[in-house]
Amino acid sequence: MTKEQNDRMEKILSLCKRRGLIFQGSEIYGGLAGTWDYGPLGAELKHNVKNLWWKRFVTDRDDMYGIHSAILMNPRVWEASGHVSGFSDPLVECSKCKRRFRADHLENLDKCPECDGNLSGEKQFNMMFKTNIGATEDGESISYLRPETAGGMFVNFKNVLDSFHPKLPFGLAQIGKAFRNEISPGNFLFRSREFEQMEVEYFVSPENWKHAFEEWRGVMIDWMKEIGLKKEHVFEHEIAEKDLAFYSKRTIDFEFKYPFGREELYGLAYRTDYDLVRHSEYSGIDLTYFDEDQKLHFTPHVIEPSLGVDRTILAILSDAYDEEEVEGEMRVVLRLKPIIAPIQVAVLPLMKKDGLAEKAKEITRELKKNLRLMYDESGSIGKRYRRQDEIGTPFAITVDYDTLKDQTVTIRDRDSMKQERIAINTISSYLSEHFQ
RNA sequence: GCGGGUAUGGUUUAGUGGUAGAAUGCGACCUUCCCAAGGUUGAGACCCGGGUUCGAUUCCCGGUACCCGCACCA
Repeated sequence: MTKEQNDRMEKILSLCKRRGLIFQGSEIYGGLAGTWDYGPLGAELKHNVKNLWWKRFVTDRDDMYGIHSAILMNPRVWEASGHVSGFSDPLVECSKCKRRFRADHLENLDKCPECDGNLSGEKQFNMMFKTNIGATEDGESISYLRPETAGGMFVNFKNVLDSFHPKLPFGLAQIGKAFRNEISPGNFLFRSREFEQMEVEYFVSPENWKHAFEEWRGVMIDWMKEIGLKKEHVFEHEIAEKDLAFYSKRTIDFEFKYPFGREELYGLAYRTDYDLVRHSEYSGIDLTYFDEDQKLHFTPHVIEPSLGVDRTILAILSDAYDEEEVEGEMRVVLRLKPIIAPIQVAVLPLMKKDGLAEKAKEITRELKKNLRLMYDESGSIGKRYRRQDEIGTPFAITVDYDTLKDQTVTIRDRDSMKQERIAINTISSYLSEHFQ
């Protein structure tokens, strides 16, 4: 990472802390690596992102079913999914140069491939967090914090089939926390031990997987555009056949140019019928679908668009963060799309006297019913504009002396800093028009 | 996990074996008719635990967190 990239990351981090978006987890106790807490504005931003996703991926469609499954699941779920055996890596360490290697990637387990030093015995690293169900710590009670949300959807496939009788193709979706015991978390929100996912498992007839794959690919591209990610920072990385996970026939990684480099943001995978077949085997329950037209039972195949919430937030912040020089001063602006901005509009009295504050509060009360709004009267008007710029508020309404005379206000655009004068009773329609 | 580095108000930092300044931000008051103006004033910090010492924010050891490299990321 270059110094410049590192600086940019640190600036975003310090802005997040300064303005109450995101804090280090457990900070007053010295922190806990790989955990982050969202402050008031960050929580708002995150909610907006999740709500928008839910709308676009679930409620706007007529083939999607949203669920919310438990984080703790029967450990057999993870045996079936392959996580208990496959989610751990056997590692060996060189006693001389201290490098680590995956044991299953080496041909000779006696000598270090780098320096010819001796290698330690294999150690298993399972990335799943273990926990105990019940008060006693015997082997029977072990469970895991889910390492991904997908399992909850496969496990409920039959429930949704039986209660809603959907026709193929249809999908299940959920947003929820997942946990991975990462060896080295880092790069702010990019790799953390506790994170949130937005996932879809879309079930199709085997012959239709290509069509569904392309459709979801388009949905994901539209999504990235809608939340304001720069097109030139998004890359589609087609995973080569030899690198595909054993269950997948095709996978695209959507990569993003973060300040620290180009890394994965989202994934889109064709998982064949692997999951349903495995869960059927392990549970002994029939997880096939009956096609009325063909009078035929078969196991649907799955297209899985998988999106990380926290990586989304990181991508949004890194594309939104901007600095520009205005009259010799540095202006920091978070160019968030209005649809996800924590605060949509600020209401500011030009002065804190002559009844301007009272008038501004009156407008605040009215608008706050339908908008994410912040009222601010402290310091100079210029300072308040800059404060709103830093938290990405797209519009600022200023109540001045003309307001008292003719019931108009000025409305300032965050990005252009231009102002228009409009009537108070047209504020709502003005905003909704400009939120698109 | 390994190696190296860093840790001082909210943020960015100066500095010291006798417990600390600054800038900026924040609060209050005054002033101000639109982009971090000015004045007065106030609150606010040495990451945690041991050790050495009369005395440790400073030196030593351990821990934690973050940063940089390596490795890892089904």
